[in-house]
Amino acid sequence: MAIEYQAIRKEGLSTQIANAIRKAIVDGHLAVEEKLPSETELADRFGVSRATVREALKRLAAQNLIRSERGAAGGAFVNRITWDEAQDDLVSTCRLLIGMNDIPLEDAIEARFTMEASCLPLAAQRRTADDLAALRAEVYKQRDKDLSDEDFCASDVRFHSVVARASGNPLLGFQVSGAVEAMQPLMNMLVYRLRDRESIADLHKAMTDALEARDAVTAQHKLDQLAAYTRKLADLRRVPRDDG
Amino acid sequence: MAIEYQAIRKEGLSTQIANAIRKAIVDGHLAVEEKLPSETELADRFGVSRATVREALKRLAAQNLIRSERGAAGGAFVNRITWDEAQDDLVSTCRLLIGMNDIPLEDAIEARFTMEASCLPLAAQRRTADDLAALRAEVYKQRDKDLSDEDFCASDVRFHSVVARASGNPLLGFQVSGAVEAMQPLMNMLVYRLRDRESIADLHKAMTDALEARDAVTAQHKLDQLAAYTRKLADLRRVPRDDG
DNA sequence: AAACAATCAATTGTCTGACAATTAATTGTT
DNA sequence: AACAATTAATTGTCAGACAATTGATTGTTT
Repeated sequence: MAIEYQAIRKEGLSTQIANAIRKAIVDGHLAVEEKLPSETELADRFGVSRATVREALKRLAAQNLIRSERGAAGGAFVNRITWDEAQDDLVSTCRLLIGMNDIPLEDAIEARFTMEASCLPLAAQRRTADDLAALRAEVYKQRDKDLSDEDFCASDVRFHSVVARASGNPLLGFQVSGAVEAMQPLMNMLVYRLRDRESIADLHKAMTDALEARDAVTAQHKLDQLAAYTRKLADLRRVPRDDG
Repeated sequence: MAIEYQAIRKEGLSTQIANAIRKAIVDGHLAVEEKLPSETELADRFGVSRATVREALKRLAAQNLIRSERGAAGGAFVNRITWDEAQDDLVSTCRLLIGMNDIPLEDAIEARFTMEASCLPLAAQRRTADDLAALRAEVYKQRDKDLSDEDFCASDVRFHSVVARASGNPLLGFQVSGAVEAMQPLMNMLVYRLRDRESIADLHKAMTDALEARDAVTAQHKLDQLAAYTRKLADLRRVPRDDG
C-alpha cells in the first residue's frame, strides 16, 4: 500500500501563521480597520508562543497589511492600502529589479516611454486644469539654469508622473507613474548640457500645450521626440569598453 | 533660543534595524547572495536582543529581500529578486488595492487593455515561435466546451500575459502581465455563454495570426474588439440596483 | 584508501517568563 | 466640572534556554 505522504510543512510556524492571517485579510474575512485579537490571544489560539506570533505579525506589517499600536486600546489593525504606499513599494521593487538584473538602459527607457504613451490618449481627454497647472509648474522649474542636474531630473520625473495620473484612471496612473519614478536613478546617470535642458523643457511645454488642446496626436509626437532625445543622451553617456 | 528638536524615534528598534539593513542592501553595500552576520552577532552589534533582530529579519524576509537558512552553513542571505516573485507581489498588491478601494470594473478593464495595447507593436516585432506556440495552446484550450468558467478565464489571462511578455522587454512584460493577472478575480465575476467563448477564442486566434504576420495594426484591432466585448459582458453582469 | 557512521558545532526556530513603555479608561480629588 | 492619579490592557524588548537542521569533522570498518 502506498504511503500517504502528509503535506509536510517545511515552512516554519511563524510563516504559516502569517499566511493564515494574510489569507483572512485577502479573502475579506478581516475588514479594513478591524482589530485583530491581541498577541497573547493569537498565541493561545494558534497554540504557539507570543514570540512566534509577533514574528508573523512583523511579516504582515512589512507588507503594509497591518499596523500595530501600543496602549490600552492598542493592537494590530488591518491597514487600508493606499495608492501612494503601494506605489512606493512598486518603485523600490522595480529599482531593485533593475539594479540586480542588469537591465540595459535602453530597455528601461523603452518600457518607460511605452507605458507613458499608453496614457496619453486618456490624458488628452481627461486632463484637468490642475493637471495642466502642475505640468506648467514643472516646466517653469526646468527653465531655471541654476538647477542641479539631480533636481532637473527629479522635476522631469514629476512631470511625467503627472501625465500618467492625468489619465484619470487610478490603476493606470499608479502603475505608469510607478514605472516612471522607478527609472529616476537611471536617469540621474545621464548628463544634461544646458542646450539639452532647454530642448527638453521646450518639448515638455509643447506636450502640455497639446494636452491642453486635447490633441493626443501632437502630444504623442512630442513624447516620441523626448524618447529619442533620451536615447541619444543614454548613448552619449555610454563609456567605451576597454576590451584590449 | 529655538529648541533643537531631536529627531525623535517613534519607530521601534526592530523597525530601525530593518531599515538599516534594507538600506545596506538597496545601496549595494550587501551584494546578492552575500551572507549577513548571524543573529547573535547582529544582536551584539546593534546592542539589542536576538528576538529584536529576528523581528527585523522577518520584516525583510517578508519583502523577499533576504532569506534565512538553518544549519551549520546557515544564516540570512541577500536574495536575488526575480521577476516572477516581484510580479506575484505586484499582483497581490493590485488585487488588494482593487478590492479595498472599490475600483469600478470599467476602470480596471480600461487600465488592463490600455497597458496591453502598448505592448502590441513591440510584440508584433519580436514575438518568438515559442510565444506563438504558447498563444495557440491557450486558444486550443479555450475551444474545449467542457472547460469550467474559471479555467476558461485563467486561460484567457495566461494568453494575454504571454502577449505582454512577447514584447521582449522584461520590465514592460513584468508590469503589464502583472496588471493583466491582477484582474483575474474581477474577470472571474463575468459570465461567459458558449457563444461568448467562441467569439473570444476567435478573436484570440485572429490576434495570434496577426502577431505571427507581424501585423500590429490588425492585432490592435482585434484587441480593441476584445476590450469592447469585455465591456459588454461587464455591463450585462451588472445587477440592477434596488433603490426603491 | 574508500566508504560509511557517529559526533560535533554553528545557526536558525521556538518557548517561557519577565519587565518596560504606552495609552485609554477609570477613579479620586478639588 | 475640571483636573490629577491610578489602573488595566496591550505592544516592545530582553534574557536564557532548548529543539531542529545541517555542514564539517572524526572515527570505524572493509
